[in-house]
Amino acid sequence: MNVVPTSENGPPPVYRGIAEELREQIRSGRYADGDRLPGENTLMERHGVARATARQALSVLINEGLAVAVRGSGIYVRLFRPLRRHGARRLSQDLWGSGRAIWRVDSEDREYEVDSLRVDESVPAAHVARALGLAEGAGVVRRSRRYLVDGRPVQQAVSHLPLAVLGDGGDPSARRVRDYDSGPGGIYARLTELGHAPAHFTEEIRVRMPTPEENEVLELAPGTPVLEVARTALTADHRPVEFNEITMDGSAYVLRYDFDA
Amino acid sequence: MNVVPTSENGPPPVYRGIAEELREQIRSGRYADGDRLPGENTLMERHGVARATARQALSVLINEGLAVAVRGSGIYVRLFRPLRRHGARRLSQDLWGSGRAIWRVDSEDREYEVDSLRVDESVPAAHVARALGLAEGAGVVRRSRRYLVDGRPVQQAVSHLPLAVLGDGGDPSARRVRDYDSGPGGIYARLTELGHAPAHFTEEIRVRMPTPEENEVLELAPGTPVLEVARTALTADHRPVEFNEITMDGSAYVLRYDFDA
DNA sequence: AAGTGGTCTAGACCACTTT
DNA sequence: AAGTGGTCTAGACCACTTA
Repeated sequence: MNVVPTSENGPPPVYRGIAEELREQIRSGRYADGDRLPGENTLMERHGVARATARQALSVLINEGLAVAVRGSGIYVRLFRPLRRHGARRLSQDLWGSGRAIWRVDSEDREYEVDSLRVDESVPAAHVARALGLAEGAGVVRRSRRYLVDGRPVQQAVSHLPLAVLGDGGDPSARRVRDYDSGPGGIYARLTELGHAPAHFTEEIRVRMPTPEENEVLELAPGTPVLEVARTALTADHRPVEFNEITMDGSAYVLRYDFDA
Repeated sequence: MNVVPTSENGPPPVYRGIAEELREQIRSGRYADGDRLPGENTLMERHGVARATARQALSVLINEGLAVAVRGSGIYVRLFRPLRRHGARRLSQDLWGSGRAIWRVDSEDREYEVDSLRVDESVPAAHVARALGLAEGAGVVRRSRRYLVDGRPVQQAVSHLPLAVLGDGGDPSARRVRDYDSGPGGIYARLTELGHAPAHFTEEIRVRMPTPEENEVLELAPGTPVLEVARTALTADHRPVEFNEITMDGSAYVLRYDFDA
């Protein structure tokens, strides 16, 4: 078995040529963000091909995330215009600010809405238990939510807090962790009150195509990958106190990290 | 124009059902990494559908990166087994090591081969000039290379160094920057010798589907997104001295950042 | 030689949007 | 009503892999 695709030799297939032509016109600015591209019928007569071939060409662009199909209307250009998420912002905005930004962003510090908040207790999956250093069968409080910007879902986050860290519920701060409103300063403020102030963070980032469930929750356009950020918060003496699994619309974000040599 | 896909109501199309069934069998372990999936002919008779429908079902999995097609042979499962790249590793391995790792990785500290090294001078694109704070028309030395692990290309990196930082070529360290072999300790050691030691870094990460060029260079399987890391190195007094654009096979990497509150 | 995936044609019916 | 994309059928020829 040879998983590496066989090397190309012959002439490129027709549908690739059509896709390449359209891609080039998008890149050159001939079609701008939101513009309507030539549809199936137009491509059929312009290139003298069958319907399926025109569709195949358009599907290439759609799977690349360069275009979206709107049923009954047409195919539209969709360019990249993300939010910026800062991890490890250790220096002032003045020094690291907009001058060094690589990709244009819609705006900094956008307003988030929160959605679909759920709080429950459970025995977490193996990788969560591993991240939190939990004993077999130990439980967590799980806080799940969806974030939206301008009504558009951009990420879903599931935070896990060990029951062992929260104690037996006697403390009011520990009780608020189970409330829908976690109080001023959020979960990290409650952890601090409980003597488990987060001091270190580690984030692992991977990328992949979404599952059908993520496609529904994040309302992703076809051809949009997701960013998966797994974030662990640790105390000053390196006890893990929170594990947060964040799934982001890959077309909605630029992640930024600033750090020292 | 409504770019948001219309909400689904009717029964799911046949090809989605077939794809879902296969996806479920992959997730459940019925098919493992590298296993051969039922092919077009098998799906046609098993589900009583036409060739194009069976193909469409398989193309879903392929575009999700869950499977790869091998011409003349079959469709094979392809699971995620990445390398780990550390940015901002500020604490010792002992404290942050394997115990907190979220995703399994092939191995830490793998051997890299370097490939396709090119060195030249140019006036860079606008976004590079912006990142480096260059004046209009100012030049850079550009060092481009491809990295491979086990003979498989995993990333391509293009490093930009302002000519203004390197000086007029009188210094031997500045000359080595233009050599194919940049010398012991690499470019950053040369920058340090020139009085421009990198002290701060900023990295911006985005994800997207690859261009056809990237597909060739990185030999990506269909359905594989790329990670784009834009890294700027700054001196202690925050002068940018290097800008590195890295394009990674999204199925090959987990990025990791450790930082403090 | 048989089986596999890659490409392409020529039709069809449907749901939806636009005019 | 006309046009659009979404789905599906029923064929065909090709290049490639496997046996």
